[in-house]
Amino acid sequence: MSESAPTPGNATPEPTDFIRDLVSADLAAGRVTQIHTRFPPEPNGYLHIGHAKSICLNFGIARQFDGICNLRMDDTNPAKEDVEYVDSIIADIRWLIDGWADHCLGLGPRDAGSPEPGSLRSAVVGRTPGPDAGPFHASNYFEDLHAFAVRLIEKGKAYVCDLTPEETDAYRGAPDRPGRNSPYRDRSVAENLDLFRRMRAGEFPDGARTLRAKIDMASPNVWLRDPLIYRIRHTAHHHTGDAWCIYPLYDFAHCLSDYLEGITHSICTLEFEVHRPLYDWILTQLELPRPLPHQFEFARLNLSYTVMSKRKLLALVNENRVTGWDDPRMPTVSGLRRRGVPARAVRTFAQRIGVTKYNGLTDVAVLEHAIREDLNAIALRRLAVLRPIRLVLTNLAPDEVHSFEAINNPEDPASGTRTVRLTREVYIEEDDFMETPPPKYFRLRPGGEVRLKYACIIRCDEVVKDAAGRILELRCTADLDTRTGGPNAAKKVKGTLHWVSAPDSVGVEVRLLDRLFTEELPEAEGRDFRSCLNPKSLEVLTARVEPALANPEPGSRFQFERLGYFWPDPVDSRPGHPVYVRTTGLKDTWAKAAAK
RNA sequence: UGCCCGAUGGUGUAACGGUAGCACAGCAGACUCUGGAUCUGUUUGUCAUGGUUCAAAUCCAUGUCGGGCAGCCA
Repeated sequence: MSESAPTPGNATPEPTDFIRDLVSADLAAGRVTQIHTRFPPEPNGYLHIGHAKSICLNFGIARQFDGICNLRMDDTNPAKEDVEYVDSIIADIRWLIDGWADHCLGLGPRDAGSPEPGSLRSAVVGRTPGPDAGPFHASNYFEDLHAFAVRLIEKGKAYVCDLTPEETDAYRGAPDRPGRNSPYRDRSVAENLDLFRRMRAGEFPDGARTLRAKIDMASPNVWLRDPLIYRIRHTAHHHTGDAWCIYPLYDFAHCLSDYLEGITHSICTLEFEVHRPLYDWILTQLELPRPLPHQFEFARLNLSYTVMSKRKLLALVNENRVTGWDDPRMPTVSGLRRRGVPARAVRTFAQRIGVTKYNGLTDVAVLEHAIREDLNAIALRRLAVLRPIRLVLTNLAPDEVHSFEAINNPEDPASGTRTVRLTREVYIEEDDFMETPPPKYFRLRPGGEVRLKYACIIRCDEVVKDAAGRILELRCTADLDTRTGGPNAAKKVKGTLHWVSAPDSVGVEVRLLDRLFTEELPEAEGRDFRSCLNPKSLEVLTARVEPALANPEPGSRFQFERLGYFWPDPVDSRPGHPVYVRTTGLKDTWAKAAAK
């Protein structure tokens, strides 16, 4: 029996929610002995942060209760699906669960073989499953599913229907109005069997006939009004090729795929709640020998300033409003990854937002906070100037150099120190100087003093401008007595600025990202989500950075001091020519105050 | 005039008949060679009305509001 209570002394207690409570209760009551969940994406798009919530839930439960979570492609609609998506989904999940729940990942044999119809498809589990293991596919069960459909026909619980799509709609009625029986509802078992055989044999064109469950056309639940379970589609399938021209629908395929894999808890989102009676009906009618899976529903994630529907994300990609599914501004898992968001931060986020049946709107600030919290602990501090202005220390000789020790990460002493060099000419940030500053501006002003981080205090003596009044350079005096360890080291000034040595620094491309939408609810009624795209969601500039940033290890995490967290873009960076992406900014109290 | 589900501060969540707590956001302060981090304090909440009970966010009834359901999508 699994341990359901949090381990005493465990630093991060396991989360609790109503689904985990139900799982615990099932275990405690002996209704199940091993927890088996599944994550069943349809390979018709890339995974996004909403899927990440579901992945963290399903794998988190498997992890917490010593169970297994199968990865299954829910691929029953050949018209919409593609292997490109299969591959991206696998990569995204591996990234998200790596080192956390990868030991719970259940995979199937890559060669599905031809097992006995209805037999259990056991999972291969382990951190190194080997090349023979791959995701499960609902399409690997087409033969089983077909056999189950035949059995349903034999039991008089399914029939072949010749109604056109339009007629089918009309006969279904409406939520507040019962439907009518199909004229084909009472065909004999023999005739149904023959017709279904001929459907499979390809004798009829697309849409000519369907196989329907025979339930109740007057049910107040529309999904019980003789739902379609097979349709004719003369379309090649990305995984089964042209082996089939009839394909099962979701409601029929999903519950039985769960059954075939021995799933105990089939967790899905709220919109499937009304499908649950159908899920249970199909499994019950078939009188199956093994324990049945059960469906549980939770609210999908809605995030402010974000769109989450696959259709809209696909539109952003197709209309070239972003550079691709993995554009770092996208809420896709691949976008988050390319943006430099650590997988652990995504998991922390998923845990903090909880799991309920309430359909709310989560503030994207919760995600941003989880990212900062994670990066603050691990990112190496560096000096970089995004929008440089030249600053001349007039009391230093042109070849004079002072070396200072800079701390790599104050949160992690083990990360050590490095040397930065102060020269006569340096760059500081444009924002860090104002000729006529507002109240409470702590940065540099004419006649004012600030500290150059890790170096010394300077005083601004003169502002040099061109004919147009643009600032050319600032002429300042360095007080070397205030350097670290110097006689006046303890002298206090209000502001400390980041800076780089002009001759030492190198220019690199930096990409500043902002939220993709300007409105909290881009999908609000009565507006096109495109109308609130943020025109400033991407800003590209050439920054001056300290030499230590010129050739980063791929995957390095940095904090550019006072600017935010950056990392080298894994796609566009080249050796010696990094492209830095800003994962997220620092909390900026001054910007907030200045905006008022 | 159908069926299903939901409702706790600004937001997301906890409390499983017995002190309304946590996180984010906000505000104020301390500290700081990052206006970061950290620390402290703090504003704001049980949808409404009845009922059961010594005691209700929790149980019951009614109402209000919100979401979902009528693809040969998942």
